Amino acid sequence: MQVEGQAPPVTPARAPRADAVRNRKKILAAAGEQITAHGPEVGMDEIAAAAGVAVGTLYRHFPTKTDLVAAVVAAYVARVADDAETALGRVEAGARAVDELTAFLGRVVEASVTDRAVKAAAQTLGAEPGDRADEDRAGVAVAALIRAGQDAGDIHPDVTVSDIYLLFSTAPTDQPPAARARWLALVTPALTTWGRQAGN
Amino acid sequence: MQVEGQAPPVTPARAPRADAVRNRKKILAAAGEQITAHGPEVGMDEIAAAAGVAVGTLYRHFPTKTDLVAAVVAAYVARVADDAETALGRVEAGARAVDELTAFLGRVVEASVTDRAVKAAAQTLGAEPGDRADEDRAGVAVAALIRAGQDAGDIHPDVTVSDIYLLFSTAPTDQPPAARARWLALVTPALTTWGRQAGN
DNA sequence: CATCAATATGAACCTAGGTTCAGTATAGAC
DNA sequence: GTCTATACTGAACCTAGGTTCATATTGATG
Repeated sequence: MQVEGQAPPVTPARAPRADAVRNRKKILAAAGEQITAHGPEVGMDEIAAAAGVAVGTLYRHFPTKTDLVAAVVAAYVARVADDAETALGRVEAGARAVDELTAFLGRVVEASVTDRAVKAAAQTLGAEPGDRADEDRAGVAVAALIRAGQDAGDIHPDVTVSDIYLLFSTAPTDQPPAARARWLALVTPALTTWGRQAGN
Repeated sequence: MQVEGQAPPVTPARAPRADAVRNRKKILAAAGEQITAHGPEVGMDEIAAAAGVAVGTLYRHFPTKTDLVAAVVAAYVARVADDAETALGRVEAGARAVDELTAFLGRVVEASVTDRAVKAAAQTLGAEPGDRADEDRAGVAVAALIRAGQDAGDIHPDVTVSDIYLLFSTAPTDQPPAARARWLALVTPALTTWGRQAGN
């Protein structure tokens, strides 16, 4: 909500030092990698080591582990929002909404596999996204996709964004690829008007 | 698997003392309640207190916390197996297999809500059921239910026990009742031959 | 009832991992 | 080049929670 191009009146707050900016980036990158690879249980020590930085520096940038994880999660949510908006763009350019929606669902599930730890982290630590903007962006885009699919008569009229979230949140990300594929095949028809006929 | 009515040849192993038996029961009961109510993170201290016993006694009966949790999980699995077999019994008595199977699915999901912590415990601690017998019982019964439903033409021919497990494991047990109900409504038709038509 | 092995007790122990902070280095301003 | 606020370092601290073990009880046996 911070509008720029306007000198802050109180608290001059000089610009952060160059090395601080550099380190912050390294920390976020390392945290993302470590949490993705080894789960949210990775120690702060390990994240610090991966970032080539001391533990204390982690705490200079993020007052608590939860905050660090929240930052990583925020990046994840932003990526999902981007994906949803891109898919919506394709639909507006003529693509079928159902296809885009289910493909989007598939991509998110697959991404959640790599980022499974991130998701788990969010639940485990109760990390609150400091900024719901990206979450809202994703919601809006998905809603538009659903609407488009319903207008085209492909998506069941009572499907909502909540339904998509509900399915996302229950994706078996800790199962092998075959199981995930099977799950998608079982669940996807729940969204369409044509359901799942015998022999499908 | 221990057959009784037959004196153990080696290792006479006198019968356990009466109070030991009593305490073991109290511990299992208390552990079930505590884990169900407060999650698998409950301290051994709290479980011990709830059982009216000292921590050391917990460790006399269960060498490790994981073992205690495993015992609780085993009880849970046994209950599910009983449920599945009862449902199968009703089918053999003339009930429709699809109905029994979906009702069973619903019951397990609802039970998982109360026992959510138990499920979580199993994953978190990697608790291995010491005895797969009950798990097998459940699997056999569910397989029979599926088969019956397929013979009746109601359940999709390619549905397997794994599918049921897959759906069980992805049930949104941490969501409010309405969301759970919605989830069931979305997922159930994935099993049937008639899918989900518009207006359903 | 005497005896003892099984059992119970619970304070102390140990480890892991998040967090702190006094000391040191350095970017940026003058 | 000097100076200082900002940033970095990493050993030490602290807490939580699982586990142990010396000591006290108690059920069973003869």
